[in-house]
Amino acid sequence: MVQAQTLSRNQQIVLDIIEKAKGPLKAYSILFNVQKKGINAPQQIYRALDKLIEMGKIHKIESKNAFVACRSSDCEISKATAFSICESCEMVDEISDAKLSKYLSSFNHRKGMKFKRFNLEFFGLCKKCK
Amino acid sequence: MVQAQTLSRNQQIVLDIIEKAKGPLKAYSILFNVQKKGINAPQQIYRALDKLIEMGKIHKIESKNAFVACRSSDCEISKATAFSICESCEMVDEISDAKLSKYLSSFNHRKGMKFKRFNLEFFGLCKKCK
DNA sequence: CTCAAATATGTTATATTATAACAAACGTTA
DNA sequence: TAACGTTTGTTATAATATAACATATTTGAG
Ligand SMILES: [Zn+2]
Ligand SMILES: [Zn+2]
Ligand SMILES: [Zn+2]
Ligand SMILES: [Zn+2]
Repeated sequence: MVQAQTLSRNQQIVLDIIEKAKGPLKAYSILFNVQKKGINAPQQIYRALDKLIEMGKIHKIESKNAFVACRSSDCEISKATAFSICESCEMVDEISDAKLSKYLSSFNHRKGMKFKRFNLEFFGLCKKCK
Repeated sequence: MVQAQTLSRNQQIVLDIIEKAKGPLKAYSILFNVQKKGINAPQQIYRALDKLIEMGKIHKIESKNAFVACRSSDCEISKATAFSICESCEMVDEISDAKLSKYLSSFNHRKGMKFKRFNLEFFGLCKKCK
């Protein structure tokens, strides 16, 4: 089990960087940013990322292999995530839309599969890049 | 531009393997499978994969870094894709549901972004693994 | 047909992303 | 304290993907 409250030292360092970032961060760019803080190896980053994802503090943008802080309260422990991604400036915005989430959560594939989780990524041009 | 009809030799070889496969294939497993046919380098695989994706013949399952043949006619040139993915046996099934597709295609984020494309991945246990 | 452009191929090298494996330290709590 | 789970540190390596350059093949305009 993962306790909701306390983050370990490395987890806190990694989360801080991701939360401060304006856009999605890649694992190795996080690594380069924390070498001054005594974190030297990819494992240390990936372990922190894994735990933070489990806790729902961050999400992985699968199409970019990058990580963003969770800005929503709806996506409890990352069971239902949706993002809009600008194909020009790389901006990522977490979509927190109750209707969308409800619609997808109750969607059932006719082949009899019961879903536990979904991830949705929209692509386009953001307001600025349009 | 990509012409719809003819596939090049390497593209055809790669597509054949993906179409014959029961599940998603990874780039390097495709590579190992075609070395007898004179394809030796990852570049050759990735180039074929890129073109096949552009043509809508295959899709990339982002959460698995793997590729499946398109079984649908709805997802024209991969603008609107959805998959169900079994977390136990790795099975991937393309979801072709007109209502879902329409719902998501017309979904507009209130922050003013106009979407060109989406990809949706559902996770759970398939009928067999349930 | 002919030549130029576009597309596809082959090849070597390298970049990027992620995990394995092992040892030590730390924090509970029984 | 002893035992357990979790976190850390570290070295090595696996897996995924692209860069760069040379050549070949196909296509289509003139
Ligand atoms: Zn979230
Ligand atoms: Zn943008
Ligand atoms: Zn398809
Ligand atoms: Zn299954």
